[in-house]
Amino acid sequence: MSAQDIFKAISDPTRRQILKLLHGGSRTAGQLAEAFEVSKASMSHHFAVLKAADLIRSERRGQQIVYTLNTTVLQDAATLLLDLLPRGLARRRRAGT
Amino acid sequence: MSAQDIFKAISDPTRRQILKLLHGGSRTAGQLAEAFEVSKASMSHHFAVLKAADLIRSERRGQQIVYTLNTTVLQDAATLLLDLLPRGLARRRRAGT
DNA sequence: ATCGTATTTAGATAGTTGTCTAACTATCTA
DNA sequence: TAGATAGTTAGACAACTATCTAAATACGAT
Repeated sequence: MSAQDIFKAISDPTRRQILKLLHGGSRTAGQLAEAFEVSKASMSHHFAVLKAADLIRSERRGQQIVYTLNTTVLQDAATLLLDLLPRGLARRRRAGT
Repeated sequence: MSAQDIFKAISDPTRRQILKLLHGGSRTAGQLAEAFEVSKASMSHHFAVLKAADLIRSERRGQQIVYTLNTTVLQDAATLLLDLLPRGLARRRRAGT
């Protein structure tokens, strides 16, 4: 769940698409897999990467596994990105670095 | 300069560090290279990737090449990221799904 | 217990990426 | 023009990643 995990996770277009689908609401692994032209195994791999970055959460519901977007971490990622540029421009002074 | 170019560019820790250094002000290729434990050739490769994503701009100044952060694109990237989550949360209604 | 459905894990493979050294290009100075 | 300095480009290589098929696991129903 490091910054690196997050940036790696969102560097793949399929995974970004998954996140986009999930922002329309939670979906089962199967539902998500249907939306893509790749095998279920490959999708499962992508889920694992997204989970490692904590961008999604999973919950078993009977035979299915429901994936839910973790909006908090996604917002954190955006913050990390904005952190790469002078946020306050002239207003903020950074102590370290 | 696609979204993919941008996300690929920031997926590497060295390149993120370069961006961070550049937010302290423009630097020459040599100055940037000094700050890292990799060869100048490797650094040059990273500059090329960042340039392809339009995250940095280059300008030759005599024998040196000065790199400058393109804050606009970095902000765009953050926006793209936030685009992956429901911005209005409860306020927005989506037609499909 | 066995079967069927849903999903993940294992193992293999092709393509991508980060790194290196060596060679090349560009600019300045003498 | 020759030499020195600053960077990039070319080619090779190891490590990583996305993908696949096949096998394994988890759950529910019969």
